[in-house]
Amino acid sequence: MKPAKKIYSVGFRVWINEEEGHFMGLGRVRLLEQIKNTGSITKGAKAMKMSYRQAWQMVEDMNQRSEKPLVEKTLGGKGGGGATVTAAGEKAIKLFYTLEEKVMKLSKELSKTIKL
Amino acid sequence: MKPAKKIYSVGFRVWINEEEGHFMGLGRVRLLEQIKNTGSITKGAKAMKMSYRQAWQMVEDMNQRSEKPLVEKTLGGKGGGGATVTAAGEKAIKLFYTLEEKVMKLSKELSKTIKL
DNA sequence: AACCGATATGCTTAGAAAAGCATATCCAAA
DNA sequence: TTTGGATATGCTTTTCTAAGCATATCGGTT
Repeated sequence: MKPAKKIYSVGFRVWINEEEGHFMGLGRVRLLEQIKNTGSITKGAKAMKMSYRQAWQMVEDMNQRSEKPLVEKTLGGKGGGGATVTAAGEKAIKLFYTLEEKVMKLSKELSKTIKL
Repeated sequence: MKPAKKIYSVGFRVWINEEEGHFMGLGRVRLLEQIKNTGSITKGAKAMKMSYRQAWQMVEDMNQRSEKPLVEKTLGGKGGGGATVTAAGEKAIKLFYTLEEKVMKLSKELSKTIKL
């Protein structure tokens, strides 16, 4: 009887590059979703357990480097302000998941073929 | 005339997981290649511009977690010792590049389809 | 005009990962 | 048995990133 073999699999990460490099990966997509759910960067950041500062910088970077802003911010108002995900933002989220899904599918297939 | 659109592309990283998690990615594969080329972990690490300590730990981790060692070490001898990549190691290197190549191909195709 | 909660931003602090240093050990070859 | 260069491993230091703190600003609503 042969010895029990270890099981190996293919891991992966995908992201979207803009001309200057990394534009958005899973972390930023999740942040966008949280902003959408909570209505503000502050609450979204809290839900992600990341600092407001970092979240704000991510949003800023995405907005600056995409053709149209992915997040719209408002100051003042009933709740003091807030943030919402734009249509362009929604589109980006969907695109990311589509890409990830396709790579995921491939990686699962490849995992089956691994023999070491 | 429409405004010039930004160009986006899909970035990715692949690696091989063993049961306990991350087993080997591009960095470790390159290290293996350098060890093969130079005949020692010390020189391989130098070529990679990483500390010997880290390189040694990586080799140790890979050896312990693969069925057969990927790197064989020798102590003493003409040059004081050295290290060589085993057949299993070579196989792992080739496997990694094969996987990466396939994901690369897909990501290039997906890059063409991105519309934001 | 006062209020409120969020945005906006500089500056400091803490925590983790890599690097670096020191040194003991190994053993075939000469 | 001495040599030499590499392996092996603990400990310290540097480095970089993320977190945290403090505070000013914004502007619709009341």
